[in-house]
Amino acid sequence: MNARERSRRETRRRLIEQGTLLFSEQGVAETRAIDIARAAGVAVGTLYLHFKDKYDLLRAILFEGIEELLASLRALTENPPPSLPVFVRRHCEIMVFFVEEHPMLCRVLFDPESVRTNVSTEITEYLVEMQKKRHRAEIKKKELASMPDPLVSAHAVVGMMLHILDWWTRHPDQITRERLINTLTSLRLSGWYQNKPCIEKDVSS
Amino acid sequence: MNARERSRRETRRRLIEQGTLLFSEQGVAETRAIDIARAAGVAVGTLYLHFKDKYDLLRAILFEGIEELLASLRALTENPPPSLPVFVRRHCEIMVFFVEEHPMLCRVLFDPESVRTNVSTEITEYLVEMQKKRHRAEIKKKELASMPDPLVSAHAVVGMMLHILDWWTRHPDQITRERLINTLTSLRLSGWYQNKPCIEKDVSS
Amino acid sequence: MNARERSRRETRRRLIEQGTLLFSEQGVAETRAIDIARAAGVAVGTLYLHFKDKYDLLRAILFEGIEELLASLRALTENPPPSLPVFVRRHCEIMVFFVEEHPMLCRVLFDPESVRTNVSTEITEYLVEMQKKRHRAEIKKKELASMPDPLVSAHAVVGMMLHILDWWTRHPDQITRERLINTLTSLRLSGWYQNKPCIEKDVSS
Amino acid sequence: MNARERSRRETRRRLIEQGTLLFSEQGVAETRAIDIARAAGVAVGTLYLHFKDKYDLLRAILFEGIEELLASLRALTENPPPSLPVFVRRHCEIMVFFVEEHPMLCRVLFDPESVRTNVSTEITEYLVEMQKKRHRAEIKKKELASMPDPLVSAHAVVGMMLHILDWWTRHPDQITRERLINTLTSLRLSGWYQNKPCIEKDVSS
DNA sequence: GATGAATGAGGATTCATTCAT
DNA sequence: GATGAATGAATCCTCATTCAT
Repeated sequence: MNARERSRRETRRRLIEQGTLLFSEQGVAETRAIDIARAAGVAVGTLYLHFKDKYDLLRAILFEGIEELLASLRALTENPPPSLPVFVRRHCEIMVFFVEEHPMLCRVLFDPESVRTNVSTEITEYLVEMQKKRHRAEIKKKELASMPDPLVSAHAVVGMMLHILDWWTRHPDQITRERLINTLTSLRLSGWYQNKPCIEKDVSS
Repeated sequence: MNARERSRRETRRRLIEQGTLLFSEQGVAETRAIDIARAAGVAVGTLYLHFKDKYDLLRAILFEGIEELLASLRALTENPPPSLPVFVRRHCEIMVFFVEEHPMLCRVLFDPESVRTNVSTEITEYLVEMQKKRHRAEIKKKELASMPDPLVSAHAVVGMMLHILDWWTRHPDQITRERLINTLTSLRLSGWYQNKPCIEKDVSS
Repeated sequence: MNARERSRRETRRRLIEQGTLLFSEQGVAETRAIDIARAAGVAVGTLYLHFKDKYDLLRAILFEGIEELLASLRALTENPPPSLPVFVRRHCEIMVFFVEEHPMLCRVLFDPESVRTNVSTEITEYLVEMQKKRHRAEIKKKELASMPDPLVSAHAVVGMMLHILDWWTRHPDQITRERLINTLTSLRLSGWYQNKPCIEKDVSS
Repeated sequence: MNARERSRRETRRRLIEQGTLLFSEQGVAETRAIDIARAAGVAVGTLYLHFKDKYDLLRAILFEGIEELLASLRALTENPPPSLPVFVRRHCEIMVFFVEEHPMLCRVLFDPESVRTNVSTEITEYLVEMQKKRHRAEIKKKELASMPDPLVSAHAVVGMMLHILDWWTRHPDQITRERLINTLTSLRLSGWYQNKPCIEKDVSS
């Protein structure tokens, strides 16, 4: 019984693992269900035993993979650092570290097919929602200027972060992790045109 | 001869027009070549007399459609307003106005298939390139802090702008055009956390 | 041991019961082996311990279910009523009563899959055979005109009866049981065009 | 233009022709779309250019094939012979002749798949409807006893006729065409148990 | 005896593109 | 130049049946 259940979970794990690999390597649309099954060492039918269809597997890969990131972000939100700059820098760090550790997952998340099937949109919306709540709290605490719109600025952060991270997974050599974190933190804290020393530099020391 | 040439151009125009309409309504991947031809009032074969294939039509739609935007942006760059805040605001305005006037084109630009086939990536890269040059010039003129990386910050602007604009074409009722421009200008000038009055507010007066 | 045997029979009974239910509700071809097993509260493998395959279950359902009908018909043949009209009416009654009491079984019997796999054909042939023997006996006894062909007229009775009964299980509200029996008896005794009072009416009194 | 249209029709004709052949030979469910196309000398895609799917082809085969039969039956109804027995005999003749001339079509009509997809049911219903109207007219003219139910007796005729004809296409050697027509006419006119000379015998002379 | 995870053959259908007319 | 019928490769998913536990 227990052995059977263990074997079942192991099969599922291998499908997720190989699905992530193939999806990230060749793109979701270009990956055949049968190839994933073969790579996982099972028959096609088995894939459909564990997942409704190819897109159900895609969802599982993304939602289960992203869970760790969301947990870190939630932890940050629940135990926020004393100062705002430190918070923003931590937020950037978490995302950059995650991307660095899960490059394949990110390739899948940014895959056009994830977008087309609204899987990544759901995740984006969730991040936007987290950010929006945070912004609202910050406005209350007068940490954040009463921006024209918390919703828009939340979308702006998420859009900027995701776009940059997507680009970085594709061109990891263009910038080091540290400089990337510094740049992102700086942009979020003071925008593109502040002529003063970047706040986060002091912070990281 | 001349009449024939005119008729030919007219056919091409209708293919572009109906292609934009259908691509934006049902998505690029979901639109059949035969449907575009039918909507344009010609036979499928005719589509292939004007365009190498379906993606050639997609490219034509996007590059010809985006030309106007690029022209406006180039004009702005070549005759920059005296002050930086005004420049940034104009830049945001141009993009928001363009999106407002060409919602269908934007839907096509952000379509997963445009992304997948790298058509929109080319356009994005072009925008990034423009932005990067601008940033470098600004750094020289000391208007811009020597950011950790002009390339990254260029990607960040473009990513933020495109993401927001994509979202706005889908949810035009969530925010007015004016508030959107204000928000974007403010974010670019002073980031998400400046506790002082938004710079562009003085400017717009 | 005895308990085990009892449990085994009980499992078999439930498979037949749920098979009949599901086959009649959704059609034989559309019913999955695993659904029948689940409905019967056992695993798929268990179904295959009791029946060679899905069609073996179908056969069991039909032959065991129809046994009662055949027994009644045999009893009628072995102890025939004195007069022919009474015999025909009894014959119709038996079939109509049976259909009324086993509507699900009839739905399964008339299912295209039962026809395709010749299961219902076997039953039809058996009924035809019974009828043919009866006709031959009747011809000998001069009760039946030396029809052009006893085989054909046997097929004709069976075809007519089955078709009508199939229709009736689907449209039970179109006619009452009594009227149906009268109509069938009348048709068999005097055909479609006899202008005299229906024979069986006197009989049923 | 005209040549193209002619070629298109010819292709369609060949698909219908070969579809009828293969459906009747191996059964509808067992016949692959690609086999029909190949037999018709075209690619699979072409089949789907002419018919929505395999069952659309099946419908076309049956409805177009049966049209001739329906036309004959309508002609009979519109110009009914003077006497009822002659009418019934003509009716039987038409159906028997049709079956004899189109055995493949009949095999397809009685195919379980035609039944399952309700194609043959629609045709049966149409025949029942014709018969019901006729019965009602006959009742008015006092030719037909006020049967318990014209609907049931209509279903009974159609069920009997179709069953017999189905059987005959499978066992054409069991009875000659003439005897079959005689038997059917006799059954319809006087039922299974009339001890007098068959009416239709006089008529056919 | 019972279980249920795994198997894998099998076929319908789509649609971008071509090319004879 | 325009037409549109024909092409056919390509892939998803189902489900009856098995057999190791």
